[in-house]
Amino acid sequence: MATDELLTRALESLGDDDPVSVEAILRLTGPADVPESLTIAQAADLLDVSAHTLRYYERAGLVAVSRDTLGHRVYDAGAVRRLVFLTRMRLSGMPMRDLQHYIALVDAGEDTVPERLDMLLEHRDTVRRRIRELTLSLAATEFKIATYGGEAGPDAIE
Amino acid sequence: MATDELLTRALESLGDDDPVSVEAILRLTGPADVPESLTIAQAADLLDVSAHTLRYYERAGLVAVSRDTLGHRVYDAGAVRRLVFLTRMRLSGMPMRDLQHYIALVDAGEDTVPERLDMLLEHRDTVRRRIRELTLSLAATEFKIATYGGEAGPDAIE
DNA sequence: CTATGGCTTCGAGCGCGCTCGAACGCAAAC
DNA sequence: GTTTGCGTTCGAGCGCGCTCGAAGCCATAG
Repeated sequence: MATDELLTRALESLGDDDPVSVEAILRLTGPADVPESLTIAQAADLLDVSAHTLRYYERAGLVAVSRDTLGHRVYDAGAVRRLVFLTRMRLSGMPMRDLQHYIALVDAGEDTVPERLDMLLEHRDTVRRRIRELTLSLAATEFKIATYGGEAGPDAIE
Repeated sequence: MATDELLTRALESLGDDDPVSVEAILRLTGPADVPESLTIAQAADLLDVSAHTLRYYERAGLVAVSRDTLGHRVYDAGAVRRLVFLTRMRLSGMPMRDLQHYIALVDAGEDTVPERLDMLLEHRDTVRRRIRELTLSLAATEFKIATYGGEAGPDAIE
């Protein structure tokens, strides 16, 4: 499988000077434990979002969550898996609108796989562009820091 | 000077498979031409923002722009240089609030250089974290694309 | 028996960064 | 002399993604 290869590439591109945490890898491949069921507080904690946000995602139609006898939300493995995906996509900048469309495709069945793939490919390119953009800005910032740290150029300081 | 070194590093980290455009390098080091004076439309065009946004930045106190006899804005070299900096920082995610603080420091004189440097260092770290975050998300997305493209895992598809 | 605490729903509100529209001024082109 | 076009000011509005508060339900602790 290409899993290891992809992971290795990801790790490499993160640089050697700041090794990736174990949690990051786990989050990348998904949570190792398949939780039987979580409360909203536990899910929020696991996913590093607020309970408010989880309810908001549910209202937005991104995930269905069942209830216990008290009417409290019960996050099963499926819900958690989907939320891991959703929060990851949100973190990488995919708009709610796109996520709603994507999830609608998922719910529509296997026929939509090609379109889903298209969305993922486009998102991949968007993220790549953003990384390049940030890398450029980073270099510019480091350049400015260098001018501040050393001798100041004629009018380079601002 | 470390300019070449920084640029080289930036270029390297962008990867070999998609060489950096000339414009990107020019934007990184600042526009090569020192424009004598620009209209708002020309400045907007150069900076790739709307005229509305330029007026908004001025209102926000980020840049002072003089006027001609007609009351029209005249962007001189200084204003353009500052706006290049501002738009770059905005693009890399620095909030307006921080930018306002930074510019206030600039306007307050050389005594504030250490604090400005602090802000830049913090911003650098923020951008680095964001790049790492995006790189991880990118790897996850590529992984998902791979599972879609090849054989689908048991319940990996979503 | 009454807190306390965690959950529920609902709708409103907020912070951010623009973005836009209205009403107007001036000048060069036709 | 009017139209076209580019600019001005001002304040309001918008899209996004949450974020919060109020009012209520239920269970366990003291």
